[in-house]
Amino acid sequence: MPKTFFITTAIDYTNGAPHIGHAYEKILADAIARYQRLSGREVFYLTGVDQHGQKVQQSAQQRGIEPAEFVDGITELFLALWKKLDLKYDAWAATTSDVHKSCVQAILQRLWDEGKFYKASQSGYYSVRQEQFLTDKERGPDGEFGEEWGEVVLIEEENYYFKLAESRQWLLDLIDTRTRSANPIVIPEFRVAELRNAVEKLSGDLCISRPKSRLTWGIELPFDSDFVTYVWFDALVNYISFAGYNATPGADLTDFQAKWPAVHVIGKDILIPPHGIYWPIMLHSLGFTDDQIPALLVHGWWNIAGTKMSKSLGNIVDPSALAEKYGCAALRYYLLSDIATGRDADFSNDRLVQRYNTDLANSLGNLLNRTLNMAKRYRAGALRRMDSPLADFTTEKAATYKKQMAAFQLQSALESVMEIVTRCNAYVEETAPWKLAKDPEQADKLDEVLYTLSEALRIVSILMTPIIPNEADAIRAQLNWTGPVSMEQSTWGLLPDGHVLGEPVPLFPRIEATPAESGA
RNA sequence: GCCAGGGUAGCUCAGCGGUAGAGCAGGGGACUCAUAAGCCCUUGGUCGGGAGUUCGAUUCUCCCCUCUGGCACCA
Repeated sequence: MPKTFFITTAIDYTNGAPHIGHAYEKILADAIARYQRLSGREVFYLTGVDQHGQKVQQSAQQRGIEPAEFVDGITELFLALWKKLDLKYDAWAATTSDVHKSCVQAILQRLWDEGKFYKASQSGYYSVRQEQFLTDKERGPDGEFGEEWGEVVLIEEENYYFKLAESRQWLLDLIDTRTRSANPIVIPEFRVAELRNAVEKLSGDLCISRPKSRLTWGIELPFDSDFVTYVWFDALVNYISFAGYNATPGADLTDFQAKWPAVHVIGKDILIPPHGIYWPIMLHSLGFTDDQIPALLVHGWWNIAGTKMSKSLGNIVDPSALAEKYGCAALRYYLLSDIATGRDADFSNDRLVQRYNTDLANSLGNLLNRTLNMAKRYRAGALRRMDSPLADFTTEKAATYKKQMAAFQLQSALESVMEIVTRCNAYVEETAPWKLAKDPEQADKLDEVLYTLSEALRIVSILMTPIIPNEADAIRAQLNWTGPVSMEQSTWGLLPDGHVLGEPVPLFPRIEATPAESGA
């Protein structure tokens, strides 16, 4: 049995509403997951929310409500957005759920029993807002801690630490081995060097606890009820706790291992240190073998007019409003086609509208519409199965698409699809079916043209399925293709002789820009 | 300061030893099946600057400028 394709996203922190970056990551993972399903693989797509921690506790306090209540409210926002963006995930990782908590505790207990943790005391300046101890390098030019740290207090406290530094050499070797074996631990590959540098400089261990006097909204350490665990042994563990991992030594891991390892889709901001350093070492300590260390697909950011999106600049882009205004398909297509996986891109409303109008409305939507109209007008919608001059071209582009999708280069894959569409539109002009229709001698040629266009559209609809699933369905509905939908059906010539097409209904209506809104 | 990634047509980017390409935007044209969509033609670039290697460099090497990340240091 082929292994399940396991893909995750970062889990989002429930301290604020989702923005376009959250949406991009989930849509990217969704499209990859959908492609794998289309290719016949069993898929396990896991996404969710990170609900514990001090900031949540504080935000709840400020509103005078319980953290659980506060978290539920924000979680709803994410769930509603994912529904609106048509995400199809197989499991939902909410870190306050019992299955997660007990898994985290089992892991902590096991590592404690195996001597991977120790208790130590640290004293110094602590930023309440940032939940971290500050060192002199955090001081401003005036020697004081800046406002960005909020309230800074001098404290001394005991905490538990995870022995991280002793795995430094192991991780370096792993990075090198995996890079050489063409199974790099980080994609795109240029980020491997960045990670390697960071690992080389690794010194010191990882603090994994917070005393309950400061933080109660977390998972209690099973071996010391005065503490809760700090973010990493909570949030990162979601990747295995929701996949059926059992930390008990000797437990049956058959189901878990049918899925593992995952591909973790993450933003470039959380590669170093959490996903690139802490997570592999955590897994290593739990006895995961080297080839069970997951790969990291690191994506870039959507900037706004060349600058970072940030609350203080007030340039946050709300994906929910965009989907509302332009539709889910326009947003998904834009976010997946206008950025090279791993790199940054500039977000703009104008560009979104332009990509939608040019590619989806003018090229694809119009091709579908003109094809069905001609077939209806000249042949009452009925096709004859004919040989086609575009069969090889389409097959070739579909093969390129497959290669690019498998390599997570969605923008290149989409280019190949649009090349089929563009070729078809040119083919219509070359053959001029409206002229062929007037000449009974040309009946065969006309049938060839109509079959070619319909068949190409059927294949295009399959290739577009991971990107814009609903609209891909709509294309097939108009083509009246009720056969199975998978990559296997993307081979040329499956529309049978005598097939009758459906009614043409304009798909992807053009978005007309209103001058007042055409700004950014 | 160190490591990495960029700097190519108005915009977004591809190419990465044989004197430049795509899409979009701009200009012109022929057509009419179609969502005033589509098709054809076309205007745009001394490929960040300088030096070197080479018969030949956008493509390799070195230096510099500049942008983006990360790390470090000073204060």
